[in-house]
Amino acid sequence: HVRNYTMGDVVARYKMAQGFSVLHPMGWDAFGLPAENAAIERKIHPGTWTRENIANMKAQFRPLGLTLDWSREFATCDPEYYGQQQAMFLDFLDAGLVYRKAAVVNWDPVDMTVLANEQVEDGRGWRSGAVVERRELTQWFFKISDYSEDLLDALDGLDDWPAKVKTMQANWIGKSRGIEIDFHLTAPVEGVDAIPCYSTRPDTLHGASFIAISPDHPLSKALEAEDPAVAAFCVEARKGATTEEAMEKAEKLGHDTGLRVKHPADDRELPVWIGNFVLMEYGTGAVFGCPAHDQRDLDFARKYGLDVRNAFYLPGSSKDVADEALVPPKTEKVRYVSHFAGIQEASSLEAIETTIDWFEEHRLGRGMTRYRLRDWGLSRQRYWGCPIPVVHCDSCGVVPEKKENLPIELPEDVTFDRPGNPLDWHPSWRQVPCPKCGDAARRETDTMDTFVDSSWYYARFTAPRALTPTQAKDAEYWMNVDQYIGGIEHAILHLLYSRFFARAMQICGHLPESAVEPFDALFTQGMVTHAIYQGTNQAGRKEYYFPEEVDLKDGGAFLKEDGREIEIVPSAKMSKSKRNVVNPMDIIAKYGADTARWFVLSDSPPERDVEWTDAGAEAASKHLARVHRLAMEIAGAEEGDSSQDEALLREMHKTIQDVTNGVESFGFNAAIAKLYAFANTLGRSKASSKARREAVATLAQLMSPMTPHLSEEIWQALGKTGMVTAAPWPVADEAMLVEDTVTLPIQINGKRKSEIVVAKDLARAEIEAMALADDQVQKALAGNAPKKLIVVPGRIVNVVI
RNA sequence: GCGGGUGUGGCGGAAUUGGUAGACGCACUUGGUUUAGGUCCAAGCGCCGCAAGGCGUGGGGGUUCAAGUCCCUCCACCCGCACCA
Repeated sequence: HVRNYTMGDVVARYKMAQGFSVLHPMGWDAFGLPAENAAIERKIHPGTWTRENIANMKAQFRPLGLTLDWSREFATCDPEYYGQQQAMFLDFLDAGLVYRKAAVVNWDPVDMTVLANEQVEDGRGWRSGAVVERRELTQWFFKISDYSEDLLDALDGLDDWPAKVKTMQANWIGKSRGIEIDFHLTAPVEGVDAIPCYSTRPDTLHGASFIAISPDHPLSKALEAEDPAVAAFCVEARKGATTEEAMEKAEKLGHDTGLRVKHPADDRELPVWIGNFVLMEYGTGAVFGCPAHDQRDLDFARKYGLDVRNAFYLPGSSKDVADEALVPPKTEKVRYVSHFAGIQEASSLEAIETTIDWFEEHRLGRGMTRYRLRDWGLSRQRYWGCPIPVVHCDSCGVVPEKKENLPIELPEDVTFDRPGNPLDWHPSWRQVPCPKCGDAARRETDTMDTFVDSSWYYARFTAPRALTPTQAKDAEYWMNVDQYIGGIEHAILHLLYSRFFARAMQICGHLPESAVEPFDALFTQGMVTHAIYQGTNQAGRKEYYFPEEVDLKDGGAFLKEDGREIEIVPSAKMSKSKRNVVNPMDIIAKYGADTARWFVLSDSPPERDVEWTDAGAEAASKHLARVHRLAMEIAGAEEGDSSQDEALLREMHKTIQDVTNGVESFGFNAAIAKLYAFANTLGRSKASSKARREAVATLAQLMSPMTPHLSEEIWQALGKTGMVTAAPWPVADEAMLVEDTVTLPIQINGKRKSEIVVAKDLARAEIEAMALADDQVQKALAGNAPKKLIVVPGRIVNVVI
C-alpha cells in the first residue's frame, strides 16, 4: 500500500501542477496503522471508527504529505456510506441484479475480525479457519454471470490496462464454445436414460471410446448406494481431490460401471466409467473421452485398455496415435476420417462449428457457450460489514426494507464471546416490524462481503456527501477514473467486481453510460519488500531475527548477541512471522515522509518490487539534506551574473524535460536519477546566484510531487509566493534544449574509437573531413580510403574499413 | 500443460526506441577534514591486461555501416491459472 498511495499522490500532485482539478482518494492504510493504534487493527468495528478516530487518522496523514478524503476501509463501517450502498442494493433487487439461492458455503463459526485475535493467544480458544463447517445456507448473489460476455468483450477496449490483468480476467471468465450431447444408455438406470456431456471438441466425436462421469455425478451417487465397489471408489476419489498438490500429481483413476451408452452418430456402444478427474462443477459433470486427441484421455485409455481411434490425421499422414495424443493448433488444417457431416480437410475451428450445426440439425446436441464465471455470493455471516437491508416476515416472506429506514445501522453493543455471527445473538436488533404488513418480523443478519464496499467507492468519491449513492452531474464530470494504481492481487476479484458494479449502477441510473468501464488506465505496482535474516537455533529449528538484532558487515549478517553469522534472504514479501516487516511509521519517525517517499520511488521501476534497505533510505535522506543545505545557501546568496549561467540553465531545461517525461511514463526511478544529477550539477556550478536561484526553484518544483515538504520549504525560503503545489509545472524551453555544439562519437567498423566536437549544423562534408582527419581513424586507415563513411547528423559517425 | 513476464557490473537499475552500454544510487577503494568513528568534501570503480589492446547486455545464430534494442533458436528464473472436457 505504501507504494501505490505514494505513486498515486505523485501523479495527482503532478497533474495539479499541470492545471488539472484532481480528485485523489487516499486510504488510511497508505502507511499502515501506527503502532499505538494496534488495538484498532484488532477490533475493527463501527464503535472504534468514531469521528474522533477518523479525525485522528486524518491528522496523522497530513505530516506524511498525503491527502485523505475517504477510504474504502472505513466506508465499510460508515453508515453514511453503507446506507447508500443499501439503497443501491434495493435498486439492484428491483432490477433483478441480486437474488437469493441455496448454496453450500464454508461456514466459519469465528468472526475473524475480532474473536480470532482475541482468543488465539493461548492456543485454545476459537480460531478462525480452525472449525470450518460446510453448510447449506440461503445466500444472496449478484448476477454477475449475466455479464460474462460483456465483461469479456469489453476487455479489448481497455488499452491502458496491463495485458496480464486482462488475460487473468479473461481466463477467470473462461468462455468456451461447445456442445452438449446426450449419450443414451442402453438400459435406463434409476430413471436416468441419458448422460449429457459437454465438449468443446465435438469434431473428435468419432474418436470417442468411453464416457467418464464425476464421482459427484447424480448417476455415480445412485450407483454408489447399491454397489459397495462404486462407493469405495467414489469415497477414495473425493478424498484425493481435496488438496491442490495431490491434484497436481494425482493419477487418473477410473471405475468401470458396467453401463453402456450408444454413440450418437455411429453404431458403437461406449463404456461408462467413473473418473476421479472429472469435475462436477464444470460442464455437466460428464465427458466423452477421446484418447487420440487428448493426452489425459489417452493416459486413461492406455491404463484401462480402452480403444484409441483417430478422428483425424495430419494432412498426408495416416499414422495412428501411439503414446502421444494428436493435438494440433485448432487453426491448423487436418484430415478427418469418416466425419458425420462429411468434412474432409478442415481446421478444427471450422470443423467444430460445422459439427455443432450438424448435431443441432439432427437434434442430437445443443450448441452452447459456457462461462466459468459464477455468480458472486455476497452474504457473510459476520458482524463487520454492511447489513443487507431486508426483513424476513412469516407471512410476506423476504421483504425489502423501506428506503426511508436506511441506513440500517449495525448495533454497537455486541459481544464476541461465542462463535457465530454476533448479530444473531443480539437481544433486540433483529426484532423489527415487517415493512409490508407491519407484523413482527426478523431482520436479515447476513452482512455484505467487503468487496461490495470497494466495488463502487470510486463512484461515491465523486459526491461523497450526497444523499443519493451518486449525483448525476458530479459522476458525469469526474468519471472515469483516469489512473488506477494498485497491486496485482486485485487483478481478478476487485477489478472484475468493480466493472460489474459500474454496469449495474448504470442500469439503476447511478452512473452514466460512459462510466461502465470505470477505470481508464490501470497500473499494477510492485511491493515494498525487506530482507529476511534467518538462522538455526540450538534445537536445530529455523529462527528469524529482527533487523535490529543483526549487524550487517562484510556483506554478511551477524547476530549482535553472539556474533554468529546468519543467512540473508533478500527481497522477501513482508510477513510478521519472518520478522521482516518494516513499520512505515518508524520510517517516518526516523527519516521523515519525504525520505520514505523519495526512496520508495527511486530505487526500482514502479512495476517491480522495491527492497527496503536502511542503506538506501540513509542515502535518500542524505541527499535530501544536501538539497536542503544547498537551497538555503543559495537563498541567502547575493545576485549577480556569470558566464556559467547559460550552461546551468541549459542543464535545468534538460532536467525539466527528462523529469516530465519520467513522471508521465511512470519512470519515477529514472526521473529521480535526473534530479540527483541536476542537484549535483547545481552544487558544483559556478553560475551566478541569480541563475542558481532559478535553478534551485525549478529543482524544488520538479521534486515537489515526490518530496512535498522539502519543496515547500525551499519555495518559501526563496521568497516565492503561494505554495509550490499550486505553482504551474515548469515547461522546458525548446531553444535551450538545442546545444550549439555536439560531441559526435566516431566508430570504426561499429566500435567506438574516438569523438569529435562539431558545431550543431556543420555540413556533412566537413564532418566527414574532420572524422577522416582524426588520429585514431588515420591510424586505422593506414593510408587507405575507407570503404564507407556513415554520418548520422547529431548522432554518430561510422567509418567502415 | 496453458497464459503473462524477466534475464545488463558485487547489488538496485539507466539507455531519447537501431546510434558513445553501464546514467543515478548502494557497496567497495583511496585521499582530505576529524582525537577517533560517523557526517562532510575530492577522486576511483564492467571484465582480462603492467600497458598497448582485447572482451563484454543469459547461450548460439542471423539482419545491418551500426544490435541490450529487430528476426530465428535454445536456456534459466519469476508470476498467474489449471484434471476446464
